[in-house]
Amino acid sequence: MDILELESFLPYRLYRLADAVSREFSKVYKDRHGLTRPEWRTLSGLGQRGTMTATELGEQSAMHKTKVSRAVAELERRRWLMRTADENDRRVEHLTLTKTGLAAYREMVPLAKAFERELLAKFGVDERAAIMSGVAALEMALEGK
Amino acid sequence: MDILELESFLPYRLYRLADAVSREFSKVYKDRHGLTRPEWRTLSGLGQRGTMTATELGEQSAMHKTKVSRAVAELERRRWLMRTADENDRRVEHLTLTKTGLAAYREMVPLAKAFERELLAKFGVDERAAIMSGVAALEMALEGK
DNA sequence: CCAAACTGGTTTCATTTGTAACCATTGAAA
DNA sequence: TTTCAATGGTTACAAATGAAACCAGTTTGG
Repeated sequence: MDILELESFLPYRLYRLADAVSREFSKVYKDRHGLTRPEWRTLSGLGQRGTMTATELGEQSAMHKTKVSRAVAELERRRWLMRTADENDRRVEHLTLTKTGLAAYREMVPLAKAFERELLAKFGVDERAAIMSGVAALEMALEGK
Repeated sequence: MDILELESFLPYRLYRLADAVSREFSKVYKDRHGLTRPEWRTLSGLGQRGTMTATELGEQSAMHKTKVSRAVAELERRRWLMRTADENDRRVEHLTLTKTGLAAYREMVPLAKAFERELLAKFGVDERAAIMSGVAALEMALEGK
């Protein structure tokens, strides 16, 4: 009889990995500032790019528009970001971090980098290379579809 | 000023990948039988191993006990699985697929395998090798901690 | 023996999520 | 123009999730 070994099934393995890593990393922004993942991504996106619209944010960080909308609303409530209307298109809002938001971002960046560094430190050169090219290959395959 | 490039950040990339793959694969069991992911994993686990307790299921498929509990309840409601009491420990229940459950499992296995095969077919030999060893390396690192 | 700690599993409640409907505005077509 | 489709963004509602409390039943240590 034909069976499927869940532990070897790629979709399951990927999900499990991502879940473990993400769960671990979420402690960084959850413990520190009580952020959700969408909020962290929004903060991170705006910190990185300076100004973005909600749609752009969604594209950059792979979030559904409702997630973006709610994350933006929450960060606005905290006064971590500001909306400014677009001159030409009144549907669009440009989002920017406030001083407070930027401060939080600046505080988070080193923590995020440290997390990634420590994660990667567990591997040897060739393992690390395999991880990087494997992930890159998967990304290529999934985008070009 | 120090910024973090979200698109290159490993936790984000992993999550994004897993999410995309998992979302795509979920169509297989959702469209076909209206299963949730925990339900699919439960079906898959029992199909693979024959009989398991809820706790074992949780360990095998990396699910929180509440997820297992709810998935089991739903599959039982559909009469896809049966519980039998343990002789020695009355807290424990042994779970087994019924004929109907097994039929559904047998139907799903080839679809799952096809999905994985088609996913991997997008890569060349060395890309595939990188993916496999990269994933394996990550798993090692995360379990041994 | 018996209380206390522990374990398998369920339930409750608050939070997060996804889908779809929605509002306002804009662009294109007639 | 007027109308109709498309777009940026929000909201409403239902379903999925996680944390913690919970209810057996079991083990352990005094």
